[in-house]
Amino acid sequence: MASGIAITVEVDLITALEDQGLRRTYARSAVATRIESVSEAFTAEQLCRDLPEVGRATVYRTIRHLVDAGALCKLPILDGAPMYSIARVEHHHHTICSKCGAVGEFRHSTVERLMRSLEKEIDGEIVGHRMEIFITCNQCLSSTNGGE
Amino acid sequence: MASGIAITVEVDLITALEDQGLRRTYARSAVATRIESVSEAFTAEQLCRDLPEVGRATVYRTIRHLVDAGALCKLPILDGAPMYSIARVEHHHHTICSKCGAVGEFRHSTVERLMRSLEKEIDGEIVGHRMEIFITCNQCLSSTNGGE
DNA sequence: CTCATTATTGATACTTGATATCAATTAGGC
DNA sequence: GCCTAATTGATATCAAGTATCAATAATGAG
Repeated sequence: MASGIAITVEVDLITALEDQGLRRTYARSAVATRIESVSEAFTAEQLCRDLPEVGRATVYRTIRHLVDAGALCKLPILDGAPMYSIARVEHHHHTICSKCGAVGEFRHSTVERLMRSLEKEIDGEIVGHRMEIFITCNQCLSSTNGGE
Repeated sequence: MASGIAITVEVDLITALEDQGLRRTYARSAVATRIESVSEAFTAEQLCRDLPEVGRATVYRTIRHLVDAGALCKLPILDGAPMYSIARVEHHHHTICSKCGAVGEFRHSTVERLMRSLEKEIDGEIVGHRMEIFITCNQCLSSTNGGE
């Protein structure tokens, strides 16, 4: 879509669910509120542990609804359960700290330009892409000065 | 397919295992031969089904060894088991057909340049990256002319 | 070649992440 | 308040993958 402008989107998760035609219930509100209050990316199991008053099935279902609504991003983690993070920006990519697992978002116009130039090389039609940058975040960098 | 210099690497999987100090056994040869003969990307379970004479544990272990040796790439698939494909090129990325699941490899100098330019924007040190392009491959494009 | 040592195998049990089932409960309109 | 459909959650189940460990195979020494 746009190249330089980062379009911020819906952040209210309960509204995102209602926009899907889903009812506002205690369980869904609890899940949405919890996700909004933890600023970090999280796994489904973490959320279940944090919300023992909500059933596992409901936690998983609500997460799925939020992903379907585009309000959450599902990030593949090669050796473990996928992580979820709130989608704050229309189209973006993620940074993942290899040490602490912190997830960040970024957006870069070159990525879109790259797609266009790849179109010639690839024997098919590009329908999407995914990109993750693995980093050591500043926090981990500074705490590993003498240690480890 | 690739642009710039594509450095081809070790393709002999049994040798890759021996280079890791592992013994050449019937089971490992069977796994290696099978992987080399199916040109497509595959899942661990597929391989188990294709090789009923080799135990599941051994299939999984051998795959892990090959990934450790850098001879196989492990690709995250968001809603399913990871897929594996032979690493034919030093550093590359993958195309995945959303319809048929076919996996291809490509290499593009812009990707490396992109990483360097991202280094300024990202609050941390880049240690790696991953990128997958989702496509509809030519085969699927041509077979979906009238259909669906 | 034979033995001893060590790596390897694979049946089985288990773990983990996630989904299906379905009776009981809840939300929202009338 | 009542009705109906949506929702919940305990439970069972599934699927991918790993741990266990006795039996087996590969290698080196003699």
